[in-house]
Amino acid sequence: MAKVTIYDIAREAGVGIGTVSRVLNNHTSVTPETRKRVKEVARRLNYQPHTYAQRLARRQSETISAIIPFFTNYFFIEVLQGVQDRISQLGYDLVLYGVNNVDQVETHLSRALQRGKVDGILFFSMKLPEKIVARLRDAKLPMVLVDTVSPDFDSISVANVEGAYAATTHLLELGHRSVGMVNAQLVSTPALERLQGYRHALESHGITYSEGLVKTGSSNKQDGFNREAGYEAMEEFIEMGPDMPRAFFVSSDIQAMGAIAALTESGLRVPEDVAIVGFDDIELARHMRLTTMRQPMYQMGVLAIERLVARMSNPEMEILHTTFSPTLIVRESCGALRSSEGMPSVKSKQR
Amino acid sequence: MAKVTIYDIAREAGVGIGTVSRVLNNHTSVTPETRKRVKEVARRLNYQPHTYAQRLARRQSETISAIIPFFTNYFFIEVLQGVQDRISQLGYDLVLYGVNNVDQVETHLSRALQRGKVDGILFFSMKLPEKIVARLRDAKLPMVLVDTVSPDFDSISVANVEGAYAATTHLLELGHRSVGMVNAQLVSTPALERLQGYRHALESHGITYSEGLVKTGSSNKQDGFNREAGYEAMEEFIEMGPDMPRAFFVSSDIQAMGAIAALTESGLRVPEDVAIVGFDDIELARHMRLTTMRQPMYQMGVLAIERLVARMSNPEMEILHTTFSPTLIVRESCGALRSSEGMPSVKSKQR
DNA sequence: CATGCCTTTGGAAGTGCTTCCACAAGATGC
DNA sequence: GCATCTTGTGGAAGCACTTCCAAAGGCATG
Repeated sequence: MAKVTIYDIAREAGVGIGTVSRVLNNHTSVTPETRKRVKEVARRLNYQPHTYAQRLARRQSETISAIIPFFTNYFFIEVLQGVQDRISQLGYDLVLYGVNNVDQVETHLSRALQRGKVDGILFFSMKLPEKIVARLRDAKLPMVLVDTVSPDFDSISVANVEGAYAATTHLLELGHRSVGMVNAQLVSTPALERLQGYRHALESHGITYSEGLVKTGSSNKQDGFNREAGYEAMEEFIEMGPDMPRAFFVSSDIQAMGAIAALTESGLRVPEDVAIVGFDDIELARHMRLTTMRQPMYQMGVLAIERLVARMSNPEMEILHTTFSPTLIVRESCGALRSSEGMPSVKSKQR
Repeated sequence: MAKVTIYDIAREAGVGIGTVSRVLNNHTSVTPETRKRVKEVARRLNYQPHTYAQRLARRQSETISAIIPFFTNYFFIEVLQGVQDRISQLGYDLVLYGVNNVDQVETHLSRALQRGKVDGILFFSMKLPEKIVARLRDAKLPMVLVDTVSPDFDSISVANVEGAYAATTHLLELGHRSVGMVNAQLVSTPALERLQGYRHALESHGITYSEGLVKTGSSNKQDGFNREAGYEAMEEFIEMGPDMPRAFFVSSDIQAMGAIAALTESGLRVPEDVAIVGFDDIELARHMRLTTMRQPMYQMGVLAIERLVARMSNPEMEILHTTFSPTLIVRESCGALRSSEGMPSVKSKQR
């Protein structure tokens, strides 16, 4: 049971260590008989290669690390599922670095950057610190960004502007003229982009954008993509009284949950009194019948790995930015699925 | 930028490689001056140790792997968060193996078992295959089980029997005499144990246990711990007509979501017409105002790592089984928080 | 039958570290 | 002043593999 090395196999099978290695790695030029004999001995001795000796000698690690913030966020989980599935098909190891605060980005990145430690990095959702960019570039470590973008690296992301545009347009087409937005903190790129999309949609429908109709809760964990922030923002809207918008685009489903709670507590019903469209399509959204913009999270994970592997095998490959378009999932929170209540645009939508 | 080894440092600093290694590892007996000089050179050359060379020479990997099923289940995510936080404090690497089907258990376990690959394993929620137990024991690889139990290994789990007992008792104390149970598949140990707890509670309150009042949906993904299964099971109950129980213990929150949906679609209101208590306290439960049994998931993760590290440093340590007691979180789905409607037991509970 | 080529093989060198052993030099004791 | 101990240090050996090079053997060709 102790440790069996290729030397033991070589001795036992009466061959050289080179031959053993060749057999074990399915290399060329070994006669079928020798191959068979070596394999048999290896099995009999219950040989296990020593991973780190291999990695040292081969000068590659067969591992990929993922640097992820906000671990418990459903979005990451779902993407990670895709990552994990694809990665284990390919036989790589996945090592996970969870980031809880900004300092950890550097700590973990440095750790991943240790010479030879990983073959590639998946970097999620955070802004890349400038000094890190430089280090990464000369470390020549393949890296792909997921849910964030930088000109220097491959990226997989979602068309936030477009998605927000579609969500807002949906609300406008249902006949609403006053559409508010519950947003997350603007330090987050997705939040910024979704705001842009919202604004574009308004303007291309001939409605003036008004800052007063965009609110952000003060709860700032997960950059404001949390339930409490949604709750707080909606409370502010409710304080506006009768002038408050009757339709809202909310920058994430989880915030929408909070917003709906605030609404309900004030006696306002969704969708009868207020229409809501979210963003993400987390599992919760299905249960709550929330209309939302779906991001193809699982596929993003799969693609991220494929892109990373491609880059690893060809470092000179041109940098590729892939953007997925979110799709509108119409459920009940926007009123589109209910009887039309004299809104012509609904009818035409239902065809 | 290329590779700097300890030989480069040794040459540059005019010392031997042994000394360099000693400095880098904070070993004893190096004069302060030498130490300082070596450190300086190392910094100047931007030295990075080669992880795998270290691991090979030290004969330990400083990595822990987690073997986890049903990745997208909220329970695991939350536990994993605890695991991840503690692990990165300790400076270990976390490598993740997601199991999607039974075969993968062996594949991944074998991979983790590769000689020297990991220092310890966290094994989640699944029954350990017998033949694996033997292999693990003579591989002498430290392993701790989370959310599952075996006499041969340390484990961290939740008192399912006790929890189910408390949940059911809560319902009984609210005055219900006929309490049904929506369960998951009995292949799952938690499901079995929760059934026991339910039964005990009934019997110690003088109520006869009846098989007809326990139903399991046919949807068997995640061993029946899924929304559809809860929906199906509740549909069956509803078919009973007026005889159906008006209170249910459901073996997981996610099933409770399905059950509530089935109820609502049949015009039955929760908690006015039917009382529900779940199990887990996933995030969704809070949003849905579901009364449930909370498992301390994050802490379980933290403890799992601590236990594992303890075992790694002392393999002879006695095997320890830690069981957390779930706590009852009373929200609105059981009717306990509403006006008492002439139920004396409620009053006494409210004190 | 000699020559050349291809296939198969053994094992040295290499991967970059840790650790152990031996030795030098200075400190201490008598 | 000599023996003994201590402290700091260099570098060989070891960790378990891959890979390269040279050599041996087999075969066909003219």
